[in-house]
Amino acid sequence: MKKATSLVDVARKAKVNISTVSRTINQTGKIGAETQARVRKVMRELGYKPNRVARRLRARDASTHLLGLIIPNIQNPFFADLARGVEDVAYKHNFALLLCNYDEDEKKEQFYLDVMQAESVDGVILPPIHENDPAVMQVVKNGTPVVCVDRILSDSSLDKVEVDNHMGAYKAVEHIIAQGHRRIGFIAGPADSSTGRERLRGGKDALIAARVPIKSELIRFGDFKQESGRLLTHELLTLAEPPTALFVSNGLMTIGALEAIAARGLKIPKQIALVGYDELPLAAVFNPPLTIVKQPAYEVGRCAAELLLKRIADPKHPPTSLKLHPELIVRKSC
Amino acid sequence: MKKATSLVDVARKAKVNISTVSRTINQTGKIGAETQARVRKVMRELGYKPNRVARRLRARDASTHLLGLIIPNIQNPFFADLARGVEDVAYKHNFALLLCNYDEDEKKEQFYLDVMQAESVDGVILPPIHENDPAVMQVVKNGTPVVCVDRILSDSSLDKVEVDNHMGAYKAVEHIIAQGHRRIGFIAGPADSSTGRERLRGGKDALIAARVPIKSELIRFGDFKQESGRLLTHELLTLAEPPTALFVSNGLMTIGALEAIAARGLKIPKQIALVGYDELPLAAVFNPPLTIVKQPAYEVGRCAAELLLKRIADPKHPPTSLKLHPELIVRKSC
DNA sequence: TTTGCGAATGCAAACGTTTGCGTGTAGTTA
DNA sequence: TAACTACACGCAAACGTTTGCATTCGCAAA
Repeated sequence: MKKATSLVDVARKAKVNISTVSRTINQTGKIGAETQARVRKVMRELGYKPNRVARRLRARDASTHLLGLIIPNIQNPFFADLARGVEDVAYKHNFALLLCNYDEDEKKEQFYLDVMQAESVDGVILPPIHENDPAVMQVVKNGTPVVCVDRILSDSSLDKVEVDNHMGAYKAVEHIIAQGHRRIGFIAGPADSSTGRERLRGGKDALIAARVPIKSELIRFGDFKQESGRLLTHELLTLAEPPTALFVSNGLMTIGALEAIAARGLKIPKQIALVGYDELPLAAVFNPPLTIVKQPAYEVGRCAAELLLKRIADPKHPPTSLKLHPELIVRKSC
Repeated sequence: MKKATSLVDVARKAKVNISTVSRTINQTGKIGAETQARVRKVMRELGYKPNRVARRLRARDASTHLLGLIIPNIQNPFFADLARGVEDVAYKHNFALLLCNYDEDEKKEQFYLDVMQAESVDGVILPPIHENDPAVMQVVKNGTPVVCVDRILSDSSLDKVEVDNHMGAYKAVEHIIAQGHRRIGFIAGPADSSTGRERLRGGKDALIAARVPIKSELIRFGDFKQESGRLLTHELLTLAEPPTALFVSNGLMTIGALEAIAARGLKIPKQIALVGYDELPLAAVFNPPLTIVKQPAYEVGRCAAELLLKRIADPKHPPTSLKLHPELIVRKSC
C-alpha cells in the first residue's frame, strides 16, 4: 500500500498550515475566500482524498461516515432487500456500510458487535437474536446508536422499525379460512423469537375470530430455515387427517414447504392450498402464482437507516418506533 | 460514544509499558511468560478490545483485517451467494467486510473505490464494470490487492476467479438442441461485458457444432436485469415465427422471461421450452422445475476471498487465475 | 498614539496503536 | 573481574486527522 497524499502534502503545496486545509474541507472556522480557492485547487491537482481512518480515530465524536448492518443471512431475500434499503440511504448520505452475517449464532454476533465498536462505526442496524440480547444491550450502553429491525429488543428506549407480524399472519389465515379451509397447517417460527410468536398469535387470532378450533397437532415450530419448512411440511402431510391448507410463516420455510409438496406430487391449491410469507423472486410467476404476505423489506431498511442517521445527528432525540404494514398478495396458490 | 479501554489503561493496571501490552497481544518481540500472563489477566478484567481504527492508521502495511466487496446488487441471488462465500472465509480469518452495491454505475463504483482506499482496506474483491476499468486500475496501481470475480480485467497481472461462461452457455444450448429444438431464442447479456460476450459465443458455438443456422433475429441483447428479460422475451414471442425454446443468459433476466411467458399463458416446456442461467431460490420446485445452468456462486466468493488473503499475506505471489465450472442442471423446463 | 477587536491562520496536542531503538539486568565467557 | 551476549522491557516517534488556543494583522474607536 503506497502512502496516499495527505493533508501535509496539500498544505505544503498550498503554502498553508494543515489546519487551514482541514478547515476548508470541513467548512469549519473562518478561512479567507482566496485561500480556500487555492487550497481546493491544490487538492484537485494532487487528487487528495481524506483518510477516513485517521478521521475516525481523531474524531470519535464527530461522524465517521460508517454504518454497521448485522443480519442473519444475506442469502435470505428478505434481508437482501432490507440491506439494499439501508445501503441506498447510506450512499445518499455518503456513508459506507459494514455488512455482517451472524447466522443466528451468538458467538458470531458478539464478534461482529466487537468489530463495530473497534471500528467505531457511527451506528448499527440489526435484528437482535432475541428480546434480551445482552451483547446488544452492552453496545447500546457504550453509547453506540442502535436501531432494531424486524425483531425488537425489550429495551424500549431504542429506535426500531418492525413489520406488523400479527397483522400479516392474521390476514393470511383469515384469507385461508375465507377460501373455505378448516384444517389449516401452521408452520410457525421459533417460539423464542418475537416475530415467530407474533405471527403465531396473529394466525390463532384469525382462527378464533372465525370460530375455527385450534388444533395443536396442526401447529409446528420451525427455525425459519428452508430445511425445517420441508421437514415440517412432510410431518403435517403424513398426518392421519392432513391439513387442506398451509400457512408458512417465512420465506425460506416456504421454499422448503414447496419442496415437500413437489416431492409428494401434490397439486396446489387443489390438494393442498398454501399461503407463504415474504416475497420471493419467482413467487409471482410460480405455477400457480404464490399467494403470500409481502413484507416491505426494502422500506424497513430504508426507514431504519434514516432513523439511524437522524439519531446520529441528534442523539437526544426521543426514540422512534415504526411499524410497517405487510400486504397480503392474493394470487393462485390459495 | 464513550471512550473504550485502551492500551494505556491496560498498561497502567498491569504496571508495564504500552508497548509490552501491544507485544503480548501480537506475539511480537520477546516478553516474559509471567508478564504476559499478568497482562492477559488485566485485559480480560478490563474487557479490553483493541481499537481497529488506530491499528489501521498506524500499520497501513500490516494487516488491517478489513476486506472490501463491491458488487452490482446484493438483491441478485448470484451475488448474494457470492457475498456469503466471501464473508464466511473472511469471518474464519477474523476479517470484517465492507459491502457496496454499485449498480453498474461508474459514479458509485468510483465513490466506493475511494472509500476502500480511504478506509485502507487490506484488499478488494469486485467484478469490474468492463474490461478496461480505469478506476479499478488506479486502485491496483496504488498497491491495494484486488481480485476480480465473475468478470475480468484486461490487466492480466491480477488474481481472478471466474466461471467458464463459454462452457455454461454451450452446455445449455447443446442440451436445447438435443431436445430437438431448432429455433432457439437467445437472450444475451450486454455486448460490452465479458460474461455477456462469452456466453453468447458459447451458445453460438453449440449451434455451429450442431450445424444449426444462427439467426440474428433470435438473438437479443439485454442488460442482465429482470425487466429486459421480460421485454425481450415478449419481443421474441411476437415474432412471426417464434422460437420453440429460449436460453436466457442470467438469473434476473430468467425471472423476467418467466413473467412474459406467464403473461402469455404459455405452457413450459410444451409451447416454449426454457433454459435459464443461475440457480434461483424456487427454481427446483418450480412448476415445471427449471432447467438451468448453475454457477458455483458461493464457491466463487470463497475462492476469491482465499486468493485475496493469500495475496495480502504474500504480495509478491504470482497471480492466480481460477476458472470454475458451471453445471447444467436438467430438470423439466427443457 | 494607544487600545480593542474581529478575521484569518498557525501551533501543537490528542486519538490508540505499532515499532525501531535504547537500556538495564542477568548470565556466560575469557 | 571485565567484557559480551541475550533477553525483557521502556521510550518516543509516527500514522493523518480535528480542534482549542494562540498569534498576527489591519482597522476602527478612544
